[in-house]
Amino acid sequence: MSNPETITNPQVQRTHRMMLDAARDLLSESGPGAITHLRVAEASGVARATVYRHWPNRADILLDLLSRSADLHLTPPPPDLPISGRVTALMRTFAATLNGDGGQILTAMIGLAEWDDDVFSALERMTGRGPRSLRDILAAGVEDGSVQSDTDVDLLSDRLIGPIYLRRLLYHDDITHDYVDRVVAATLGPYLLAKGPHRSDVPDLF
Amino acid sequence: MSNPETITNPQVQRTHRMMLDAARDLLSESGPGAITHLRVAEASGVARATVYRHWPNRADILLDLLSRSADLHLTPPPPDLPISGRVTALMRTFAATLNGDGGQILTAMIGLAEWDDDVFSALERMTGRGPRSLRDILAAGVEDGSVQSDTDVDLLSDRLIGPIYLRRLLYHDDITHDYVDRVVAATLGPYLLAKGPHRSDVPDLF
DNA sequence: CTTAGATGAGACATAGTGTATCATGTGTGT
DNA sequence: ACACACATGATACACTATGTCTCATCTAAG
Repeated sequence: MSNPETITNPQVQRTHRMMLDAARDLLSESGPGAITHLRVAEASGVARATVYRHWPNRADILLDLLSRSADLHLTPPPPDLPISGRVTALMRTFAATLNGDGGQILTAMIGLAEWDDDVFSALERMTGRGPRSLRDILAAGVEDGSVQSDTDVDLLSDRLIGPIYLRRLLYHDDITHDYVDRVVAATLGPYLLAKGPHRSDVPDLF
Repeated sequence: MSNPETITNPQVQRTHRMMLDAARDLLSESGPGAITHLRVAEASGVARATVYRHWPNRADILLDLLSRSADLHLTPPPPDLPISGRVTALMRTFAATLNGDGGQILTAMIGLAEWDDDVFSALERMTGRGPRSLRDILAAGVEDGSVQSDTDVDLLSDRLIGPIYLRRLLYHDDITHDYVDRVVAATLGPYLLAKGPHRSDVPDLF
C-alpha cells in the first residue's frame, strides 16, 4: 500500500481512486484544511479506517494528490529550438502548472514542509532544485557556445524561476506568457551570444 | 480587542502578552500546527475562553505574531550610498528577516493565504508587492540617472526579490550575503550606468 | 466605592485523530 | 469451483481540539 505503483489488486485501486477523487474535490472547494481522513471517508463513501490504511498522515494525501495532478516532471522542449526558445517553452509549461491545481497544492505543501521533513523531502524531489531540465538546457547552451561560458547556471536558473514562484505564491497573480517572456528576455538575454540572426522576441509556441 | 493598538487596559495587555509569548514558543518548538487555542491557554496559564476572546481564529494568532516579530517594514538604507549599495543593504536586511523567525511564520502564512482571504490581505499588507522601499530606491536611481531610464522597476524588483524567496521557501537554505550579492550584481548590474568609479563589488556593510 | 469590563472555571455539543476488533466481501492461485 | 489471503465495512474507544455558553470573581477606571 505504501507503493501505489506496484498495487495490482483492483479492489485497492478502486477505493484508492474514489478517495483521491473526493480529496481533490475537497481541496479545490474548501482548501487543504478540509482534507481530513473523516471527510475524505464521508465524501467518498469509504470506511474511515480504510482512509487511514491508505495514508497514515494527512500530508500523505496531499503528497499523493500533488504527485498525480501537478505535472512537475516537465516535458523537455524540442532540442532543435534555440536556447532562448527552449527556456521560454519550458518556463511557460511550468507557469501553466503553477497557474492550475498544481500551484494550489504546491502552496499548501510549502507551508507544511516548513515543519514536516517528510513533506519537505517529497517536495524537493518533485520540484527539484529548480527544474533540472532548465539547468540542463542552460548547460547545453554553455556547451554549444550560445550561452556565455562563465555563466553560473545554478544562479541563472534561480533567477529565472524565482520571479515566477514569487508572482504565484505571494501575489496570487496568474503567470502570463508575457510575464514569462519579459523575465526570460531580461534575465537570460545578457548571457546569450549571437548565433545566427538575433531575435529579441520569443517564438509563439502556444 | 480587535485593535490591539488601542487597548490601554493593563490587564488585557498582560494576558495578551503572556499568550503571545507562549504562542511564539510553541511555534518555534513544534511549528504552526502546535498553535491551537487549547495549547496556548495551557502554555500561558490563561483560561481557554480568553484565548478565543483575543483571537477568534487560529490564523489570527499567527497574524499577530508575524506583525510583531517579522520586521518586514524594512528600514531604508542611508540615501548617500550609491544605488547598488542601497539595494544590497536593503536586501541583506530583508534576507536576515527571512532567515529568522519571520521566514518561518511567513511560510506558514503563505500556505494559509491560499484559501483564506483575510490571511492573504494581511500578508499582502505586510510583504507589500515586493518591498516598496526597494522600488523606491530603484525609482530614485532612474531619477538621478544612475539606472537606465527605460527600466521596468516593478519587474526588476521582482527579479531581485524572487530568487531570495525561492531559496528560503523552496530550498530551505539560509540566504547568505554572498548569495544576495551575486543576485544583485547579476540582476541589477546591467542596468547601472557608470557614475563615478564603477565598482562591481558591493560595500561591506555588515 | 461602585461599576463596567475582563478573566477564570467549568459545561456542552461537535469534529477529527489514531487504534483496535471482528464480520463480511473481494481477488488470486490451486 | 474452492479455499485462502487480504482488503474493506462497521463499530467502539480514548484522546485532542473547536466554538459557544454561563456565572462567579477579579481588576481597572471613574
